[in-house]
Amino acid sequence: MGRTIRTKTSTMRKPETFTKKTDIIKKKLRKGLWSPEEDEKLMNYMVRNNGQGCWSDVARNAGLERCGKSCRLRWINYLRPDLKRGAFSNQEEELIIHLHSLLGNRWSQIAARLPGRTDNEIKNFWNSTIKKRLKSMSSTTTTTSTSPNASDESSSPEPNKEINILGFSGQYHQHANFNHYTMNVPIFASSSPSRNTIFNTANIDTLPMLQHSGYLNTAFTLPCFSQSHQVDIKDCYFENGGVHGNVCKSENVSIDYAFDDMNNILSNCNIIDSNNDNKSGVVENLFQEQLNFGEWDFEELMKDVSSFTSFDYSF
DNA sequence: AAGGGTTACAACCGCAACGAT
DNA sequence: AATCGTTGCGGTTGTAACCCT
Repeated sequence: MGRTIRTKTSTMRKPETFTKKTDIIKKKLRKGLWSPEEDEKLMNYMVRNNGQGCWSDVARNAGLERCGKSCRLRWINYLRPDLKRGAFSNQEEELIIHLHSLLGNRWSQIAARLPGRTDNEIKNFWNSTIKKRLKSMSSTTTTTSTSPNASDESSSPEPNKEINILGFSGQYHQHANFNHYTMNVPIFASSSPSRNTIFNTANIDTLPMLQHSGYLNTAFTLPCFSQSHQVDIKDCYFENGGVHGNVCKSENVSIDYAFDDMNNILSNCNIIDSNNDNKSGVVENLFQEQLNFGEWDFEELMKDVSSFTSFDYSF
C-alpha cells in the first residue's frame, strides 16, 4: 500500500507579493507558500534561539514578513527537524484507522501517537486517502465502523478472552481489522495537565504511545496488526498520580498478541525504575539493533523533539 | 500532445482555551 | 470581571502534480 510520494516544490502556490499601497499600509505580511529563503530564515532562527519566544517575536526577529501563526504552522508542519517525511507505512495507516475509530477527528491526539507525523499530515492523509478507501470498503462490507462512538464496546465484538498483565486484568477483543486489549488500570496524568483529556480516568483505553512522563502505558492497550509473536514487557512503572508509587518490576510478562511497529518500539523501551539513586526516569532503548525493524528510529525521533524536550523526569 | 478531472498536501481561517494584565 | 495576546486545533481552500481519455 502507501502513497505515491509527490515532490512538491515551494512554488506550488506563489508567495504573495505586496505591491499595492494598501497592502503596505496594512502591514507587510506575506501569505501563501513559503519561499526557500523564508524557510531558511525561520529554520536558522529556530536553531539559533532554541525556539524560544512567542511566535510573533519569532516572526519579527527572524526578519520574516509573516504573522506568528504562519511561522508556527510552517515550523510545526514542515520545518521541524524531527518530522518524518514520505509515505505512511501500512502500520501507520492501520494505527491511524484504529486511533480514529477511538478518537474521531482529534488529529492532534492521533498525531501525538505517531512520532514524526503532524496532525495536518494525518488529517490530509485521512481525508484524501483513508476516508475514500474505507468508504469503498464499506460499500462491499458492513463490518467496519469508523465513527468515534461507533466503536463503543457494546457494539464491538464479544470479548473473547480475559487477560492478565502485570497483575491487572483486562479483556481481549477481536475487531474486524485488529485485535484490541483493554486493561482496567488506573491511569496517570500526563506531564501536560491541560492536554489530559483522555488519560485521566480509570478503565479507559490507553492508546498506543510512549508517554512523556516516563512510564510505559502502552503496555495495556495492544492493537494487533499482524501475526502473533511474543512480547516482553519489562520494568513497567506507574506514576504517582495513577497507581501511587506502585512499581511493577521486571516481571517479564509475556503475552500472546501482536502488533508490530509500535510494539517493536515499545518493547524496546525500558523505563528505569524510580528506585534508582538518581531518581530520574530515563527512556532507554534496550535493543538498538532492532530499531530498524520498525519504522521509527526512536533515538532519532527523540532528538530535538519539542514535545519530548524534558527527559529528566522527576518521580 | 492536450486538456479536463482528480489527488495530495501546504497553508489559511475561524474559533476556543488559556494566561497575563 | 474584562480585555488582550498567544497558542493550538479542526475545517476548509487553493493549486501543483499527476492521471486519464
